[in-house]
Amino acid sequence: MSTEEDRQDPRLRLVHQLRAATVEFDLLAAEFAARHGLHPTDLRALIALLDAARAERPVTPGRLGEQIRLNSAGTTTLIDRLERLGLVRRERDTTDRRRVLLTVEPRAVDLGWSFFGPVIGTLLGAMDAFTPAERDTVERFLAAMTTATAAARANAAHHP
Amino acid sequence: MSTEEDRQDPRLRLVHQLRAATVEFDLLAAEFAARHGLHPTDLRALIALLDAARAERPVTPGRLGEQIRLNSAGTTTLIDRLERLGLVRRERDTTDRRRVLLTVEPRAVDLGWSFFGPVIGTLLGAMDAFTPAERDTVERFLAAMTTATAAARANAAHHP
DNA sequence: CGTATTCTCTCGCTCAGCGAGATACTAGGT
DNA sequence: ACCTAGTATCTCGCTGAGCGAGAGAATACG
Repeated sequence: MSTEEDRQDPRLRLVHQLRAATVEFDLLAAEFAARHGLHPTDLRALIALLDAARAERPVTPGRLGEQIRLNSAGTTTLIDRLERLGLVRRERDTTDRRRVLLTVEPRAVDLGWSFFGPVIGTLLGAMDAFTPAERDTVERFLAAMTTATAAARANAAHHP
Repeated sequence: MSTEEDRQDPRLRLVHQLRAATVEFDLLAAEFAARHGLHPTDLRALIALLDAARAERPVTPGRLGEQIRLNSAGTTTLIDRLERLGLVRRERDTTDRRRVLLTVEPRAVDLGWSFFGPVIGTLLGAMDAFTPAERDTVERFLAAMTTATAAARANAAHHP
């Protein structure tokens, strides 16, 4: 997987390493999704829903679809699917009755933990080889890369 | 996006940060794919093909499908699609004539650079805020996380 | 040589996601 | 109070990605 350019600029090796990590995560997610009869989209939706639930942020179909880049029609089908699997429940908002509020069922939380739990454990274990100072460096680095990527994305979005 | 647990164990913040970076990369990739009329799968295939081309590793439909977890039927359709877009070319292997070898067209390389080029530039710029020693730490860290994830995945695969 | 194996492709099917539009409710002006 | 514009969700019809099963072509191995 190494190339000539990697030897020219060590920073490129780092970009490459970053991408490798991303690919590995995606493969793991796909593995999990396939095993539980979920589609990649379902998993992305679940992650978004679990994040929102932990932050006690209410989620509507509209917001969800927006976040995972799905048409309103597609979002409806997605929620139908998750509801049929007993992972999520629809509830009419009482104050604005056009809205539907999505609440994740305990089963979804369990499912999430059964996936992330062991992986997180493994990751935490691997982190012990690094000092707190080093981990801090990595954290700052990742934050920088995330914002840089977000910037590049926003830039690309404005440049058709 | 921060939670109670994050405050309990700083290492969890790091896991979270790692995931955030992954999500951001995926969104960028999706953005690019949508703009060029490619499906997420097509992009993953292109990345695999470009990697293989850079490493001067020949790729057959079988290997490609295996790598991106696609059925042989799906792989055929995928290659048809990429070939129709002029991004890839099929060639019978002369030594083993059951095989088809896939070669990426220059256009695909250009397309890849038009995507990764600017992003990489942005990332490299953001990296300048870190010392070579720090970048080395990050690189080791990412490598550790990648292998840890791969291990977790292999573990999950054996544990139905 | 014949038989098993390997690689790719074809066929028929299911279902995720899209565009367009229907439906239901709210907000704001008059 | 009413009419209108705006917003949130869902329905319908359709396209096409990906799957399972199996056919066809070439190789390997006894």
